[in-house]
Amino acid sequence: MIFEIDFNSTEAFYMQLRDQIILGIATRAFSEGEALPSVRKLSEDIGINMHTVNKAYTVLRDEGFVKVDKRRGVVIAVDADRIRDIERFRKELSIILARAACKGIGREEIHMLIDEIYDEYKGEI
Amino acid sequence: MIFEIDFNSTEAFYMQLRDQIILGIATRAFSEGEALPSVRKLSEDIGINMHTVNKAYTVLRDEGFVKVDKRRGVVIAVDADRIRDIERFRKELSIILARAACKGIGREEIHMLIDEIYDEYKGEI
DNA sequence: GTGCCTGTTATATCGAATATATAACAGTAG
DNA sequence: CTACTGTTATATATTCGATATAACAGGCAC
Repeated sequence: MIFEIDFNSTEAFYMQLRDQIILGIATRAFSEGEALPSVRKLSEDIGINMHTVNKAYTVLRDEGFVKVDKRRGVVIAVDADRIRDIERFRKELSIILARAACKGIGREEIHMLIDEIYDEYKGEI
Repeated sequence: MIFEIDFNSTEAFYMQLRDQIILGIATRAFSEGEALPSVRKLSEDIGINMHTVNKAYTVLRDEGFVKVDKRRGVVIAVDADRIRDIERFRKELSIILARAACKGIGREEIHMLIDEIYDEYKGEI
């Protein structure tokens, strides 16, 4: 998987990286147990500092997407906490749905977009 | 409508305020053409600086939710730019849907959440 | 006009967040 | 021992967020 940092974005580098890795897990570019590149290797590849990569990894660990294996480094390990996950999802959804509703994006349209996007991610079938 | 700032949140004050106002428009607590409190009044009411409120208003204007009426101040005025709005919505949705998919939140569950939330917002019927 | 309300602009200051850099450390593997 | 993990400690520079004081232009009521 190739990571790309937009150096002109207002979004923090470590946040961009975090989102891309989560996207990678969702699209199965990464699978459970797979090791991510080391902080030093990845930082050289994408041209940012080692500590910035480390911060992305730390956030991913705190959010339950990876864990640190002392032998292999950072590996994909999704830890689902149903109640907390849904609560967080609901909160994020509320805000962007409010934006959509204000802008006149209809419910049906949203459902279609969900299917369109979700089909690219893992899930039942 | 009552605004509440969480002073312990990592989220910037002006972002919290922005989101609450958008939520207010979506739930019809505010309607098209209605004036928002003045920057000075609102800053006193919620206990933050005038410039912080002004920044929230400026962002809302840039994002097409309000406009400035030289006589009445800041008024609700949603400016929909279909193509741009959907593009932005899709991008935001992609990220949080990826998170949800990783955490094992199913498609059906998401559709249900959408309906649940969207019903509180404006839309057809 | 005067006075009072709008948003806006200009400075300045302070702390926190972001990103970088160099260096060192503990643990694991070959 | 050597080479690789992540981690920690400092230090520095820049940007962002929030505050503060002050002033300005425009609209409106009197």
